[in-house]
Amino acid sequence: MQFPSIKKGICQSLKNNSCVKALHSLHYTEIFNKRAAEQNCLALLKTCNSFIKLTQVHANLFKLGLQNNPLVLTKFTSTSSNLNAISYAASIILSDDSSIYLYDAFLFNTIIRAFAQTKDAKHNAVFIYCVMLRNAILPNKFTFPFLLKASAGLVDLNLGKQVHGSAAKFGFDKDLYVQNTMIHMYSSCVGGIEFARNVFDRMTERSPVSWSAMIGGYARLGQSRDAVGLFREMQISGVRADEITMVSVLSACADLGALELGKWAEFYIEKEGISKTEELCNALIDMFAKCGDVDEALRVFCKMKDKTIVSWTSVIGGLAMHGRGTEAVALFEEMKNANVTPDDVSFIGLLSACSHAGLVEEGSRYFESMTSDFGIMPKIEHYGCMVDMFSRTGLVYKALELVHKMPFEPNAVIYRTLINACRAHGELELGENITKQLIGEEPLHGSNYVLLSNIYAKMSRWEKKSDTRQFMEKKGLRKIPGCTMLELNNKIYEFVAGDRTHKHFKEIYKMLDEMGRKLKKAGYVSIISDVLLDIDEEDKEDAVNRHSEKLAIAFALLNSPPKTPIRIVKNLRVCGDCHSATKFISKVYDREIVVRDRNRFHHFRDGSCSCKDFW
DNA sequence: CTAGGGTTAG
Repeated sequence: MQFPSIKKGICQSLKNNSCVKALHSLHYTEIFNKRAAEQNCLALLKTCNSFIKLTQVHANLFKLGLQNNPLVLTKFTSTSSNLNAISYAASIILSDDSSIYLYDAFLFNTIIRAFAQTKDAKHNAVFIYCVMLRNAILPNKFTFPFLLKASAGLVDLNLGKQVHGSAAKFGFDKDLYVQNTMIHMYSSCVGGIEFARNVFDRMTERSPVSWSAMIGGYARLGQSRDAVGLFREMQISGVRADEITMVSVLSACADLGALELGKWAEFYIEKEGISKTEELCNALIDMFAKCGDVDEALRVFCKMKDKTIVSWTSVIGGLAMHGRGTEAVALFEEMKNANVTPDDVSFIGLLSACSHAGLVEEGSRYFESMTSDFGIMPKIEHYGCMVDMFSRTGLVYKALELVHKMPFEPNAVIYRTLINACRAHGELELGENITKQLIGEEPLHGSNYVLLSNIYAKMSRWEKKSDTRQFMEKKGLRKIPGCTMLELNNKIYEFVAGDRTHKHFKEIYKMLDEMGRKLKKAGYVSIISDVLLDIDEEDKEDAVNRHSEKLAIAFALLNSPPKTPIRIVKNLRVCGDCHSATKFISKVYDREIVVRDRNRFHHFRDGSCSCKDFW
């Protein structure tokens, strides 16, 4: 018999990873033993790591009459992450109705999973599921997690509901895995968070994964307080959080800018011995940076053994937010030396660092090097950084030229960047025109009219300013209210501009008056041109005095020990007057004040700000 | 063959 020796030859070929050669041997084997051929085929497919090899193998499988073999097809799909290979396998199933009886749920699950994992072909997972049902192949409990994962990626609530219904019809909606994935799916769909919560609330048994899915859902949506609240409930329920839960919790802390909470989370991680995975460390870095303590972020970063591109990017982006551009650039160079290849996201951090620190030359060089050295095509975000970089230094026309040159239509962010530059550098007419364009793009966005109105104020065009205001009123458009958050003694306080209903209203306003007197003595003068209201000067002054950050700072001065730093988070950009006032407060009251605004951090100390008035 | 997570312009 020749068979054993040929089999040996196949094994050898497989070891050498030469699957096509092995296939030739297989061909001979088949003459002796059909069953052996089938088994060898499976082994063979395991070694196929490219689409070309897969198709070669498959072409030969046709010769052996094994092209419809479900085991072979399953292997074919699960071996490859290549979309072509998956589609190819799917098309074989679809092209031959007569052999559909050969296929089982296992094969369909594999194909559904494969499509669910792709970036752009998730809808095919749903399609294959439909084919499965049409051919009366019953789904099993493994089918739904795969299918739900695809639905989550498609962000389509109606589709999600249908899949949910289908799972219920087959009796799998009480399965823990299915329910957990369902929470994830609903919370990923637009408007689906309530449905996710509904699934979560109805569960009779919840695993840590269920809690993580729900907390992660809130965190992803920016419902950070809900995320933190649910985490507290999780602890009360006695369910032990793991590293994945903590990633979502940290991400919620980062979003809130709640440093105390974030520090506590880190303490909890240490106390519970939760394993500090790469993702968890990255989340810690991001949390510390976004909560205003970028040195802590650096500490976590330096202690990391395996720093990935995300770790580097997070810490570079963190330094950028704090205006520490030179350090960010140095770290970027260090990253390249460590043989970590920069990606498009890391360039966003780097360019934004250059922009915030006024490093125009370095920034321009890096922008060039992005394409020339790394073959990364700049996205609109990268152009956005460059536009901002030129705008800040007063090169408004250079910024404008870049906008005209870039291969994208300018979006609202780009317009706003230009408008701010125009305002800061006295290009008021240009600013007026661009603002009108922006309003054309976003006519329902109240803040855009505020921008326009502020430009008219600067131009002293009072009648136009008043027209704009009246237009806003007529259309019922509103400015987003300024809102500032302050964390004190494990409590989160919120302050809204001009709020007179606040619980601590009296003491705050008393303090504001006192602050006003002390600041004036120190030489502070209100800057009131940024105020929208068309009222007399004294009232205008009053209005800026009641900006939410001032309320928060007053409250913090009253309720925290002397000389301790004050950290606040604002939902909008800090206005010129508040920026100036905070500088004085830091000196007069001898406090370090860290302000996170919409765009970046300001560290006020001894009468000056880390942004060097460059924001 | 099954579930949850990290970085992204102003």
